Amino acid sequence: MSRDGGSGARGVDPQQLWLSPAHARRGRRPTFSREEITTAAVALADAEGLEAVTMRRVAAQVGAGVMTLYSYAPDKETLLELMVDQVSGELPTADPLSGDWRADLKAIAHLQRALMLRHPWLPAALATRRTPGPNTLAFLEHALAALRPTGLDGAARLEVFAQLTSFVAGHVAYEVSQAATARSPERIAAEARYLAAVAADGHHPELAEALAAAGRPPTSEATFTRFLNRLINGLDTG
Amino acid sequence: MSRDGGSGARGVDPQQLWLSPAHARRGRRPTFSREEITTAAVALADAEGLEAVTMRRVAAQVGAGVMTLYSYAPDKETLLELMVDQVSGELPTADPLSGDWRADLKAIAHLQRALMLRHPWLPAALATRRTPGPNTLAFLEHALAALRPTGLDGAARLEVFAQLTSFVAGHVAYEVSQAATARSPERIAAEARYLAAVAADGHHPELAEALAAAGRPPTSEATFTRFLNRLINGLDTG
DNA sequence: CCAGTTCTCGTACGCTGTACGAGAATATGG
DNA sequence: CCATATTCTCGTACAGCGTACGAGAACTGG
Repeated sequence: MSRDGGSGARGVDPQQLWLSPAHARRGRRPTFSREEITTAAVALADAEGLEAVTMRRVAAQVGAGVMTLYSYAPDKETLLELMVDQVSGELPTADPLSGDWRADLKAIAHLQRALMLRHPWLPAALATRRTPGPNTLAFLEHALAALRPTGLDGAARLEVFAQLTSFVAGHVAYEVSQAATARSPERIAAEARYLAAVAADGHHPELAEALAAAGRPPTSEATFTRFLNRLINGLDTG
Repeated sequence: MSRDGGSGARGVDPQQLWLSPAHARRGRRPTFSREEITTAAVALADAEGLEAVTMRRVAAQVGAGVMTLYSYAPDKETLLELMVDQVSGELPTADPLSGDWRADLKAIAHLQRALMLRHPWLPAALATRRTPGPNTLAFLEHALAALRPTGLDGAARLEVFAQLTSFVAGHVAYEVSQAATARSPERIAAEARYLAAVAADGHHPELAEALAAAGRPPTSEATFTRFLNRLINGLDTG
């Protein structure tokens, strides 16, 4: 039996991911590291999107054989978990709290948005539920502390934070997809033609008006702030 | 040259998807229909999740050869578009509007949530940007009309609706993943053990409190309503 | 030096989406 | 009624995916 509670010495138990970072003292020394592999995967996702993150390409990036990756993460799903937690480490967790929980919460949301814009694959990666890693938990801790003055109990604060994160992810995903669509002019032209045709059929007056009004200013920081303020101002401690 | 503006007679131009539903007058009569195929794909996704929707399984479901599907949708991405629009057809678009736009908007959000709970793959399918089909547009038209009393211009109303949809999708995705996790008790136990260990290290007092408070009441309709009310009450016409 | 342990990674398998092209079915012009 | 053009059907094939398996390389403690 090996040190980690799993059934064999091969690789890492996914259930114990965050509790077994060190390497064994006996046997061959590891050539790579979990962080090195994760960094390569993140670089790939940043540059070419999540779908470019394949085991083969990540392995090539770090100069390892494909199957070697499985010594550091038990499967690709787990590699994604590692990626999410690694970039979450970019979030500051020691920002002083002002005591004005609305202001603090807005600052937190802006940090999240900035992170997601830096790593546009993040909203998609967050969409499927994952066990939070240490960096994610550190930021969660910070957010829960910021929410303390609301007087909400722990579970409710957790809920509010989850909702806020989901809101930010949704917004950024929209922003990013808008920007991505804008990059292929033929597609967007075809879609505009189609929507114009629908609007012209007379059965969609509201849509027609919405399209006419659109000078298409891309969803920006200002829009985000506006929505965020609405959401947070709507929260109350009741 | 064929009737649709594409380069060959094979299949359907993805750019013209929603504008070319009828079948050709000449040549062999189609054995299947776009709707039949879409229905099979939706049934598969409802029963076994989005990842069960493979071209081979959909084809088997309708009794067609795999490649036959490509006569009805140019690629799998488009099939997903068709699925999204088909289930969007379940949304009522003729509900009378009360004139109280907040109440109407809440009703709309509840309809969306109910749809997404019926088709739990929908939030994930909506995550990547798609051209809205006729059913989606009909519901959009309804929502824009509901927002008219706000006095916001067309573009702003579009924005609000997109935000609301994203919010609902995020919430339902969370609800569904909670329920799914609860179905594999070993996983959830391991995660609880891990989180308890983190909470016990003394560096995460807020997390510890949040976990202690959690009698784990699953995210329910009541929670959704609470968040929705906060969001919508926070909106104003300024 | 040997035995035990751990890490590395070539090969292989089953799965995916889909390009290609042969053949079946139908509509039209003679 | 036949010839031809057109359209639809789908078997075969291919590249790429995640990853199970097991042989061999590298290291430690005795």
